[in-house]
This record gives sequence, C-alpha cells and structure tokens, in this order.
Amino acid sequence: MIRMSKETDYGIILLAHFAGDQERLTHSARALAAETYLPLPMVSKILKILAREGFLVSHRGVKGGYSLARRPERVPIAEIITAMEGPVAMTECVEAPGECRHEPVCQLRSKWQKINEVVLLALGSITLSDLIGPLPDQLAPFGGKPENLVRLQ
Amino acid sequence: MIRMSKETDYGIILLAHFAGDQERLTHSARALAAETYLPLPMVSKILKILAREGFLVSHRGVKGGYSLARRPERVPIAEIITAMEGPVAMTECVEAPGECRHEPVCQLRSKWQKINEVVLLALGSITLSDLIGPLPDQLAPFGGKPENLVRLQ
DNA sequence: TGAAATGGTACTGGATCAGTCCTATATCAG
DNA sequence: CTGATATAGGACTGATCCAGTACCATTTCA
Repeated sequence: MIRMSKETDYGIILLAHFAGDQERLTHSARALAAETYLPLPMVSKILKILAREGFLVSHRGVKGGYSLARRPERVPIAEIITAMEGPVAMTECVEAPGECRHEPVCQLRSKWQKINEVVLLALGSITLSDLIGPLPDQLAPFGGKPENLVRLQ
Repeated sequence: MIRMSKETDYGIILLAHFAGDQERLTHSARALAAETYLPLPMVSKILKILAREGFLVSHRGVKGGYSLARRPERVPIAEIITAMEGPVAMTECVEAPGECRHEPVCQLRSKWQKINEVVLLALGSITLSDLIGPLPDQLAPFGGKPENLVRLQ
C-alpha cells in the first residue's frame, strides 16, 4: 500500500506538535503522550530516535524533555521519513544497486531511479511548518496542472 | 522504506516486458518466467491478478497465454500499483477515513491527503511506455526546478 | 483424449512491525 | 546526599503480513 510505518506516522505527528506549540521550551514524553493520545512507551521510543537523528534536542533530568532542533520551515518531511525508515526507495534496486539478481537483465532500474526522484521532490518540498495551522487545502500541487509534473524528453 | 511489494515490482516488470515485445500475440506464463528470470509460480500468480484487474487479456488452452489489454501509453503505473496493493496511501487515515482513533484530535489528515495527491500525480504521469526502450535519463521531473513542485497558497 | 495453458484458492516459513519492559544515567529540589 | 523525575539504550514478544509454493479445476486445441 506504499504506506509509512506507524513509528514514522507517530513521529511526524509528534514533530508537528512541537512545531505547533513553540511557546513551551521543552516537552516531556509524558506530556506529549497525553496531548497526542498516543501510548507513552511508543512516544518515548520515537522521541529517542528523533533526538538521535538530529530533529530534537534532549534535556535530561527532572525538568528535562525535548525541544525542536531546527525551525519547522527547515525540516522537510522527506528527511523525517528517511531518518525513521531508511531511504525512500520504491524498489530494492534503487536503494541497494547490485543486490537484485535480476539487475543484469532488468532494464527498469534507471527508470525507477527517476521515478523515485519525483516522489522525493514531492516530499522534500513540504516541511513541518506546512503541517501546522488550521487551514485545509493548503497545498496546491503544480498549480493543479498535472501535465506539468513530469516532462519526457 | 516506502517500498512496493515484490508482487507489484514483478508485476510491473512483466507488464513492461509485454510492452517491449508487442510482436507476439500472446505470452505464456512459462515463457515470461524464462525471459524475465522470475520464478514461474510467482509469474503465474501475478499474471492472474493482472488479468483480473484488467491489464491483461487471458486466452486459455494449449496455445493460450496473456496479452496487453491496452496500449502501453494508456497504462499509468500508478494504476498498476493501486490495482496490486490497494490505494496509494501514506497514512491509514488517507485510505480509511474514520478508522484511526486519533482522527478527532489529529489535524494532519487533510495535509496528508494533499501530500498523497502529489505523490499520485507523480506516479500517474508515468506510463508503461515510459518504462521501455534503452534510453536512460528519460524522465526530467519539473524541468529540474524542485521549487516549482508544490506551491503553498 | 491427452497435453498445455489459465483460474482459483489454500497453505507455510520467515520477516517485519507495533508495542512493552527493564536498567542505566543525568538533573534538580529539598 | 538522597529521592523523584526525566531521558538513553537496549532486549523482548505477540501478531501480522509477505513471498513463494502447491494443488486441483477448467478450458482449448491437435
């Protein structure tokens, strides 16, 4: 189904929560779990990953917690996805060239790489700050002109 | 990793093979397996699905086999992916609205739907005919201008 | 009538995933 | 100094999903 893992899903929800409430200096795992209605152990686990990957800064101790490491406009969601579940790669040959035993006969690898770039561009152009705020219909892909999306030479 | 299943991967390889050799009227599962170096039982299984989903026309009997139901230019790969593994939906709430118990508090659903549209547009603009032929570097996304990809209003 | 093809479905071993739990370490308050 | 509260980093588990196989029925043609 071309779907992200729950971990990534929750991770983006959490980061969006950070972006949407930048008044507080730090958010603890417990508070975040309560505010997002996500299970605490999962929230805790995911925050550790996000800190290790450089999206959050952690502060230990009684008054500790996490805070955003960068301004939301500087965090493309493609980067979050890549950090949480490895490179975005629709096929095995895109992520690990040479491992697919059909590669010598299969002529599709270069094509998949291009397709992958398109998907990555799409995800790379959306940042955390695009995910907050009450406005729906915020993103207008290509000015609604799908024929401009990919140009064949 | 945002990856398609092997079934879908193989399915597209097989369809591309059909598109690349339209001289023969029908291709049998056995011949296709030999030519693509894919395991016969899998090829057989996948061809059945592709026929059921309307991409191939099947012909039973001794001289039977499969043939393309449409011209390759008319088969967007997004459609193949959707047919083989369900709707392209990065999150659960996009595919099945109402099932996620966080939906009432989560403000991200409309955003994910837009993001999903962008990905679908990218995949929808590439057809089977783009996958054949010896030319690499065939696709040029957005004329190489990523900033034109998504416009925020 | 038999060979060769598709149609449909059931089954299985393995991998992956969501989620939990435990222990160590750091920080602050009293 | 000590206890409470936080993160850090693992190990662990039950459930689900996936790739691949196997089996039998049906159709077609020589």
